Amino acid sequence: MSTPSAEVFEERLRTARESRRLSQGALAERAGLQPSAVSHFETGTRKPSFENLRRLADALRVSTDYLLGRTTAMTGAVGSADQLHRHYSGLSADYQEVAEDFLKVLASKDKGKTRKP
Amino acid sequence: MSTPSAEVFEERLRTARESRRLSQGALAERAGLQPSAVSHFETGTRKPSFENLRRLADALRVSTDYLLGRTTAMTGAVGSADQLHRHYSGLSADYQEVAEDFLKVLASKDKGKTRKP
DNA sequence: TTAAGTTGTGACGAGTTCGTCATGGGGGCA
DNA sequence: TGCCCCCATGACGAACTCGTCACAACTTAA
Repeated sequence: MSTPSAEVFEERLRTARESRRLSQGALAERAGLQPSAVSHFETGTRKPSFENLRRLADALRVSTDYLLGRTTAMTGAVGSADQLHRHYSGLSADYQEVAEDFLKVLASKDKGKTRKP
Repeated sequence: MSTPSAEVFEERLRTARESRRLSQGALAERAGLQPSAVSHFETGTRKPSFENLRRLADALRVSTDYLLGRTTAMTGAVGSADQLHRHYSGLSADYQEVAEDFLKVLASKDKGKTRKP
């Protein structure tokens, strides 16, 4: 569907690990896993379980949403439109969709005037 | 460390689902799962796999970090909320106000819906 | 050269989740 | 009353991950 990020995880795990200059073995030790497990994850032959996903994110200090490919930011934390988001997150699922559609329309209408991505 | 999120997930999944006024069956349909699977997750007899965790967070539009108990904030600037924010931040100031007002109205309308209309 | 470290890959038994289905109890509504 | 939805729970085989171990290929250092 909207989330094709099946292989994104493998790449993000490796990227996060390398950016922290950790070997697979070192990460495995921090996360309490087997070195081979980390290799399996990065090569895509296995996918981590509920528990180990949290351990990996913990050891690497990244968000699980980043590892899962649900966000582009390692840390998250938007900051700006917080109020908007607070209202949005309290809505029922149906109304959330309404809100999304509304903002899409608003964005497309606005595009003719100002150009600022 | 040790034992935070053994039961945290179950509660947060249920909380997130109920706050969006979705039945287990409705959530299951959105996430492409079996209704019984959702029940198993909320009662703790099963834990979701890598793939299904992402589906649940996707359908509920919460961060996986929240579901996993890694953060106290349900809002993580994630998934469709991320999209929402992207649309929002691209708007002109006038339209941003319109968007906020619309969300407020939506929120207040939604509040009266604790029961069936 | 030898030695150590890193990474990839495969295999094993054990445990878990998968989807599917059936069952039972409870609540709301015509 | 009957009907439908909600939720919990269990069973089934299939598929998967688990931890552990072994081994090959490669790089780097002594």
